[in-house]
Amino acid sequence: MAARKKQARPRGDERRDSLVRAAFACLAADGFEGLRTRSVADRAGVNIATLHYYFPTKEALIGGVADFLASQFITLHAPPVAPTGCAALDRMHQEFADAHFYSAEHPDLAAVLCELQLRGRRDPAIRKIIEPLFGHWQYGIERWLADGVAEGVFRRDLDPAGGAALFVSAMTGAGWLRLSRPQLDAIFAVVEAWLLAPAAMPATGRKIKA
Amino acid sequence: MAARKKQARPRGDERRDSLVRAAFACLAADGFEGLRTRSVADRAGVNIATLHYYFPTKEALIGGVADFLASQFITLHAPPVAPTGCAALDRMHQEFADAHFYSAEHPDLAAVLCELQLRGRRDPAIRKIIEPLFGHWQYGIERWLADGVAEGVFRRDLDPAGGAALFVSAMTGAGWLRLSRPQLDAIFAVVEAWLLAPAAMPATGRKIKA
DNA sequence: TCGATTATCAATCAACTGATTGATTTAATT
DNA sequence: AATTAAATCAATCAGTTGATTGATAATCGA
Repeated sequence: MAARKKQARPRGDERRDSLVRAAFACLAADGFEGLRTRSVADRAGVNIATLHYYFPTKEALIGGVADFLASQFITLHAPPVAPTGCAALDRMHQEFADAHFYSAEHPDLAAVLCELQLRGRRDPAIRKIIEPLFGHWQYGIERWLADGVAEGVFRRDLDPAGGAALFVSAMTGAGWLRLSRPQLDAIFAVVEAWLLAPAAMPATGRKIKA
Repeated sequence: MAARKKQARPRGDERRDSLVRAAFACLAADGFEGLRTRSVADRAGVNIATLHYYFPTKEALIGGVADFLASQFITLHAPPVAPTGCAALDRMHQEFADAHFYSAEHPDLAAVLCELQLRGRRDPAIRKIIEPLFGHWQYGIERWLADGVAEGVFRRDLDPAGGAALFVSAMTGAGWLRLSRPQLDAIFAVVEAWLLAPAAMPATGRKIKA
């Protein structure tokens, strides 16, 4: 209730946003194959002409959805896991928690990501938005793995780059295959056993500082 | 040249098949979003009405493509790898070779699989064809991993079910992300290091019988 | 209060799309 | 050669789809 005055008609930015969210919902529900500008306008409670007032073409609207998706993936994460004192382990558990979080709380996000990823194969504008998302994610994983190796928590012979490629591929595939929670957990258990240094099985909160 | 006589007009089955292949090609090129019965008919060099003579609906045609895809995945594999005497290792290398094979020689197959997988989320008929493909694949991986553990080639603490889920997810994600060959190789190196028993690094052809 | 800008909608367009119809051609059978 | 069945096509239909137009209503600055 701070600055914005209540208005009968939404301001331009709000309407624009509501159209993007409506398109997002339509995309999650029916995919690109079933995405119709009319459905989006209806869902937003607006005439088609109004949609085209904010987005000159369907393509522009889709671009807006891609931007929205990217912002959501940056914003939305599982609640931070309780720190154990070991950064690499914390990061690992945070990654697991995030995966569960998206799968359980925001399945739409994963669905739309799949749609946009597929679309990105033929649409450079979409690719330009979606690809960096993965690049950034994978690079973060790579640094995390390298840190874990440096800290002595992860196995010495682990290749951070290859490990990151494997991890990102596996998480992408899991989202794609829409694995159940038990299946996800089984994967995480294997990943954990794979990452951890065989000698130093960390039982409880072993403090390790870099 | 054994039985079939040359004919000016293709027999029913042949035309049907050529329509499915045309639809497959269209799907690989433009995805479901751009799949048009007219394009398929054109590509097959046939009138739309003829298409509908063989496939009453677009949906039926898509079903035909799904069946075709499944048959292709059963039929097409990389040339068998040279046996090392260890079945589990051979199987592993065959899996790696297959992944490279599909990526390099049959990218269309992977593309159409992605399209159909996505479609399967909303189309039960497609799901019924595509899902067993993954189920069968994953179960085969699971048995392979279990065998490798039993043979003492793979690490004792490996969970075959979780490992199979991870492997299938990773391969699916890799196909989805269309990783380059070096990236695939990096993943395979990590998987190999992850699978192999730490103690018994199998140098050459150690014969192990179950 | 008034003019200008912004926002919205009903109506409509032209092109597209899956599917059908009825006639015609080709192949197999008698 | 005559008959029948299978296969193909030109033309067309009814409904959809992205986008536009011109009129109208709401909002804001002066």
